[in-house]
Amino acid sequence: MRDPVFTGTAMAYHPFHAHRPTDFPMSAFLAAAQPSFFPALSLPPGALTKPIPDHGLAGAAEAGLHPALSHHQAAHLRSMKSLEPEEEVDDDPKVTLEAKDLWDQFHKLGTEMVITKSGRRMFPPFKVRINGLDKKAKYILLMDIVAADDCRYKFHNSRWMVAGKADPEMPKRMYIHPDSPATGEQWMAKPVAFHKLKLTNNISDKHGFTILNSMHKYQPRFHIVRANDILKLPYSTFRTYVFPETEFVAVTAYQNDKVSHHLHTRAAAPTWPLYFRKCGFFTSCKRTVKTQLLNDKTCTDSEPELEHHDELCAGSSSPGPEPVSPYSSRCEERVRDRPSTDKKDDSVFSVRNLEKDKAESRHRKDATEALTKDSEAGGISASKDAFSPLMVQTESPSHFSPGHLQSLALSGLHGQQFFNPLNAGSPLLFHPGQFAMAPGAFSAMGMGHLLASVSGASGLENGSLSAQGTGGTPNPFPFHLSQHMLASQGIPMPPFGGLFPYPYTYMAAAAAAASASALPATSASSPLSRNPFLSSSRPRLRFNPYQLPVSLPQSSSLLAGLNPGSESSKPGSRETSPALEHHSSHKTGGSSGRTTSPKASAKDSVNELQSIQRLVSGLEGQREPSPTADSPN
Amino acid sequence: MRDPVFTGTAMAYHPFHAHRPTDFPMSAFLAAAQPSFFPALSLPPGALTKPIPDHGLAGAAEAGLHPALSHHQAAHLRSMKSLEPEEEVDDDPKVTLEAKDLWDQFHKLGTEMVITKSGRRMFPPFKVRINGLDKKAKYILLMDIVAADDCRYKFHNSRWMVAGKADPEMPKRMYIHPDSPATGEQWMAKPVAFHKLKLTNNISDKHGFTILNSMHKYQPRFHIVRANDILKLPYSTFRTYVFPETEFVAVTAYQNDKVSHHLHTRAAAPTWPLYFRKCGFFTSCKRTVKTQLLNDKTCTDSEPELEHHDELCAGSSSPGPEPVSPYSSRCEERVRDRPSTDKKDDSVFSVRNLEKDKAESRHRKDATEALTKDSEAGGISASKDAFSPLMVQTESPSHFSPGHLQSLALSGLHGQQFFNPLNAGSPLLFHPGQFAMAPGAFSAMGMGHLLASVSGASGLENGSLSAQGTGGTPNPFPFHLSQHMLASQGIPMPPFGGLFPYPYTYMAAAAAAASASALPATSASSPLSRNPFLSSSRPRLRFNPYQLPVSLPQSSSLLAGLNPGSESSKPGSRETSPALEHHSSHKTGGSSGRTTSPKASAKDSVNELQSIQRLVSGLEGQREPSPTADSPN
DNA sequence: GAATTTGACACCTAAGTGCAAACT
DNA sequence: TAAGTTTGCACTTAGGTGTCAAAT
Repeated sequence: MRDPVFTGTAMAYHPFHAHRPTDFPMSAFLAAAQPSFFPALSLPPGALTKPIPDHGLAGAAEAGLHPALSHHQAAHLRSMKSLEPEEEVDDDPKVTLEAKDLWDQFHKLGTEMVITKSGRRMFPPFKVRINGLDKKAKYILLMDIVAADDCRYKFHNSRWMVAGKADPEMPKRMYIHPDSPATGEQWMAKPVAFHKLKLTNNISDKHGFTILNSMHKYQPRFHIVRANDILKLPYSTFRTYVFPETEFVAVTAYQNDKVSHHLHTRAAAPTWPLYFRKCGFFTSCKRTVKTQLLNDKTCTDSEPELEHHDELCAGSSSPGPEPVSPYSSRCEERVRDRPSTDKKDDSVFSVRNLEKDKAESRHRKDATEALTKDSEAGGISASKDAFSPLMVQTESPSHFSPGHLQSLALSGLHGQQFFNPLNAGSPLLFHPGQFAMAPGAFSAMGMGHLLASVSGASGLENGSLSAQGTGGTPNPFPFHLSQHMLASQGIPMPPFGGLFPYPYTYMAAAAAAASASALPATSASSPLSRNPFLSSSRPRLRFNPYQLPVSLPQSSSLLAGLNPGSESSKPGSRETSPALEHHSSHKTGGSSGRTTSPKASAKDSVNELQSIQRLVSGLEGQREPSPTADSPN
Repeated sequence: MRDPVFTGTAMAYHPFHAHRPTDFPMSAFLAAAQPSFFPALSLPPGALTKPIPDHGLAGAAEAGLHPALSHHQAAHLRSMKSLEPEEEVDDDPKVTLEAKDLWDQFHKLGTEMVITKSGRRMFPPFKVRINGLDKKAKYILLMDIVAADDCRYKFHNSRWMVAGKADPEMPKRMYIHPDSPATGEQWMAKPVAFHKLKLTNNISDKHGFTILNSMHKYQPRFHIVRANDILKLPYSTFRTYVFPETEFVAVTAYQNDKVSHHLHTRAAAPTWPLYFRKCGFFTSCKRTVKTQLLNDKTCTDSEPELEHHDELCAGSSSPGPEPVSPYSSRCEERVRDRPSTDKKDDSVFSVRNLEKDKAESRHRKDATEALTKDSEAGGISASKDAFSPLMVQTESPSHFSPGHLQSLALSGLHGQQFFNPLNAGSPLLFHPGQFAMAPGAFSAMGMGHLLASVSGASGLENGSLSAQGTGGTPNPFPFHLSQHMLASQGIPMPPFGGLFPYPYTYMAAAAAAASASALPATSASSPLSRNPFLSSSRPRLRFNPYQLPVSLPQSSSLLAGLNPGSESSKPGSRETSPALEHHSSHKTGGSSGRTTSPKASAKDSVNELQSIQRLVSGLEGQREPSPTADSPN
């Protein structure tokens, strides 16, 4: 990482090798993958513990099968190592939170995230935009949600306050973005959304959703792993990004009327998250919203008039975002007294207008139906970046203050002793690997089929099949598809869903018997040593049999980004980064909404809400014909 | 197969071993799976050709990793072989086509299946009910659609007629049911639907849809493979069932007004396929439909009244289905003159009524909106079976005449020399394996990522990870989830989709260069020898790198059937076979619709249509709260 | 009684569908 | 022209969403 200033807090760790992902021994690869190779074979734990050179994993397509690989062969394969991107990659990822302004607004009120038995998506949706990746290298993007503290909360007297110690946490799943692995170019092409991740309070959930405790505070986390195969996940460097403003309290029903009623109300716009979901680039939210209003009320739905509208609506910007306290006490956040009628914006979105199409028009129309007075969308986080193209692209140090670093921390458990250079942060912000458990624990109980998919080693197993992935150059071996499959989850699938999948049923039915293997994340005494990611006490490659469920997007556009030369790169694609970057602006600093109005000093929650409403409106109006990196379905 | 009389034509073949799937050498397994195990390793083709004892593939969860397996170890693992179901399984699958009556009706008119660029589902949906499977053994269910002949057709003067020789066929994909593998019990619990399979005329389709030629005739096929791992697919016995009445002509727009207008019309019920999709048990279609009508028009939506409705609507049966000619000339089919007002049915559905729930009620209500006069659903194929429980379950010889056998035939290409005992049928009815191609063909072109998923060997690769699957006993190793993932496709996923996936992009862009590897199925000269399934000219286990895309159902109910003890077996599940079987009736014979009205002698197409309408109506009304085996999404 | 949770509801979008007009 | 295909349209279901009342 050339630039220590990330758009969030980043930290990397290297399980079994130093800081050179490219140097991990082949033995690790084999050990992790082998179990799947010989599913029914009981092999000596130490059989593959001795390091084996990394052969680049290429050429398998033309190869036969070798139970054991000779060094000679290894050397031969090394020549094909060019397919392995890690070797020469020197990326410097920059991650920015999409709709940061919206998140900030919510955060000030005390973000509430509804969790339901059937599973609920997040709102605001967690989306990030990435820059600085190696275009050709392949990356796996992940996200998880961990406890933000060890407190239970209650909403009393219109504010959130601590109400005791936190209840035990259910094991958290690591959600691998369905498009993983994909090239840096593909990831950077458009915002990466994680709307498929669902939250639930059903401890018996079999879909693989993230189980949260109601009235508890959580912190979403985003991870970047440069790896062309899920198989390598546990042995790769994790770059973790935490955006404090995305912290939230899980609730089964909205507690703060300010959020539930005012923010979401407006006739009946219960589905704006859907619009939002489509919002790949918030940089154009405002414009789009205004366009909608104008189009629907004073203009036609034609595209040509959009630019003009931008001018008209330029004033409706969100209040300048002030730094947000990363920790609770959100009930005391300041509010603004600016009426939502302010209209100050810029017409910098004009460029993107050219990208709009009929689909957009239709969406806009629909979205407009739910918009009325709240039309003037507030500035959205992305909009800031939209005006500092260079900064956002690769040179900007960051749009986030160093203070964000405080939010990042790996658990102090076994994990930290291996990879937690910053284990000083919130003790409850565990690293994904911490949730993995020894496969035997499940398999011995016959509950394997109930496990959520993709535990650390499990991912490897699946990935092993497709193990190829060639980072940049067109991959001559069709393996990455498998990886993609493996990497995807989120789609309602009984037991699987992501990494470190704890069988919910297991938790409920067999917890007593195997509690030691499935302790809550907050438990410092949990046997994380069994975690194949973190532990070395057992055959370190002891595979984790849990599978990765695959949820594939229905729209081809989803995969477009994954397949070189596919739709994502088509000329007609409206989500190409070039056009977007063009709109970037806004340097670092904690303030969002590059609005020209300095009325950032909020005064009361009423205006606070109005600001949020503007943001939301913007999101609603703004839609991405080409869905973001997350699957549209 | 104890009983040669199947509900369709069944034939089995055994690629590399005799007729005992359980005896296939481990070497085959390893060879096929290995590539995925060592994706990047270029190994000598013959490295693993020497047979290795089948170790039962169990115990991997507790095993370490062994590049090479000693015989000693193998012996040790053999003790865990109990997990392998194939050993003692002696099933006798009986397959009945769901909604056979409807299919018959369509067939008489000349079934047309719309294909669109964006992909279209089949209607009627291809669903089958299975009996006679080993409850505990695991099976993989597949379906494909192959050319029915080598002719091109045209709809002229209200009838279909040959219009020349067929155009070259695009490679056909093998669609693996998303729930595969699952236990026989799970498969038999409810009808198995394949509505996820989509048809398209877009030769560049990247979703993995089945590409058909417009104005050409096709024949869907259903396959049962007893295997607990996709890995074993190519080395397992395929039981293929062909229902001649499901033959259809692919069209981009309905040609026969009788079908398009009359059949689907009715105010606006363009989405009845959706209803139909939910119809797991057609045995209750009529009842449900009527119930809906009554409930919505004269009654409440409460469940208790259903039985009564059955009585009231008992008369509305479909005309007794007469044997349908399995081959074209459908323009001359007879029709009926019975008005759709007939109402004769039975109240045998009462039992199932008890299974309905609120969800059903809601569905019913919705469905009713589209129903009016066509409420009296005609008898549906399943309804026949529904009344002959014993027959259908395991003892009924079959509901299909031996004549169906004529439709079954494997291609006369390489495949037949290995597995085609009945290679006398339609030469164009290829076996799935025939469409597989050498992996190298694709990998060498760097098009791997564009390949549709799950080629024969490919499936193995993926499956290798999860390779366990224990058939009957609760699987102590959580592998089958992975298998499930791998087995599923259908969800819009760019390049993948099923077995023998030919990269559409590849076809379009590289066909010239590698045409030899991707010849149309109808080409007898195509290099099918490269097919890992059929050829022995190359290292027979030369893996096929193509991956299996995974489409996971959004509703947990989908997977319910896959996970022992999960939702499918819940008391609340409305789709349990016991209750359903109870409604069975109607013995064999080609006639469908166990209607008491003997007006089966159709006279004109008008009445023919009416009959179909009744059937469709029944389908619409009938819905399965618990979706059929196919994923609901 | 208060704090939460649950389920029914109405609303909306996304996607599937047949149709008719436009297009090749 | 005619045959066949493509496209846009209206319509429907399925599923996501917040609200509200009832249950816990």
